[in-house]
Amino acid sequence: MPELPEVENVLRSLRDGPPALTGQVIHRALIIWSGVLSGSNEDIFQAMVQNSTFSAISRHGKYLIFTLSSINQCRKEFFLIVHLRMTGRLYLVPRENAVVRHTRVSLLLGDDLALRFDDPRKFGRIWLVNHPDEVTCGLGPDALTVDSDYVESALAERRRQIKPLLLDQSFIAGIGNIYADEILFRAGIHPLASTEALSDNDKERLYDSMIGVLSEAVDARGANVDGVFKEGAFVVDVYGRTGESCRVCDTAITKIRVGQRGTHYCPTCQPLRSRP
DNA sequence: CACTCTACCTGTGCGC
DNA sequence: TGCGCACAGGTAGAGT
Repeated sequence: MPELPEVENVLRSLRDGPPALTGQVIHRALIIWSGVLSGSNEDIFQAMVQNSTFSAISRHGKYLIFTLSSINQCRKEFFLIVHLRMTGRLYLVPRENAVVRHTRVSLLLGDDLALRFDDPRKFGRIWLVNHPDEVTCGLGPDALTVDSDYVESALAERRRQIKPLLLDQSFIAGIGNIYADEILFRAGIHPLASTEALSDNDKERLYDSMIGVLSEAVDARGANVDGVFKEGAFVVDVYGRTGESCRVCDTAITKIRVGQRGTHYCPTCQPLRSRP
């Protein structure tokens, strides 16, 4: 499931190639399932993207933001935004490669390439907007670049259980269920801990853990979960390790539900304290 | 404001 | 072997 580190790696591979997406012209859009388009219909989408050029790629949380420059309309800039949700994939292929079972959109590019969007579960979405804010205005700062002052003051403003708060994209953007569990484990904080019960030291460790876990996962090109082993991938300590022993203290990893989400933690390393 | 629940989807993996 | 079912999770939106 793509969270910030996986999305960042999609960005890097599309931006840097080979082959690189930047500079490619869209000749035509093949919309195989139009439900993927959010806020624009097939015809408008087709007309807008046709003959535009990918000029830049950025990211905010789990949203990929592609800057497109129109050739026919005086180089007007607009934005193609993609959210992969749980099962979306975005990748470049030789244009002649046949679409696969779950391909929802294929953008036919110059240089005999195609940008494919595959998504078995149809949760992913694509927007076409004049300004990224139209999609991303509700997001908090990006989790990889947020500063500790923001986290500290934002924590002080809210009274909530820490795990649902980490998943709240309006607080910080980019953390999903897997990395929320990993971040809390490394910080030694129980997922049900209330923000009010966090000491200054807890908050510091939480911030360091968030930056540490996410940047390591970015460098490792994503996490190793669902039994799929990828060489050099980020190794999880708690997510999906229910009943296995903690790498630090040997206690069995416990699974509970927090806000309807499967939540994994070590009862010894992450004790629940009511006061700082 | 905090929270809970539901809907959106489909592949997987379990128990029977 | 096959069937039914719970489960996985990011987000929006409605309800408590």
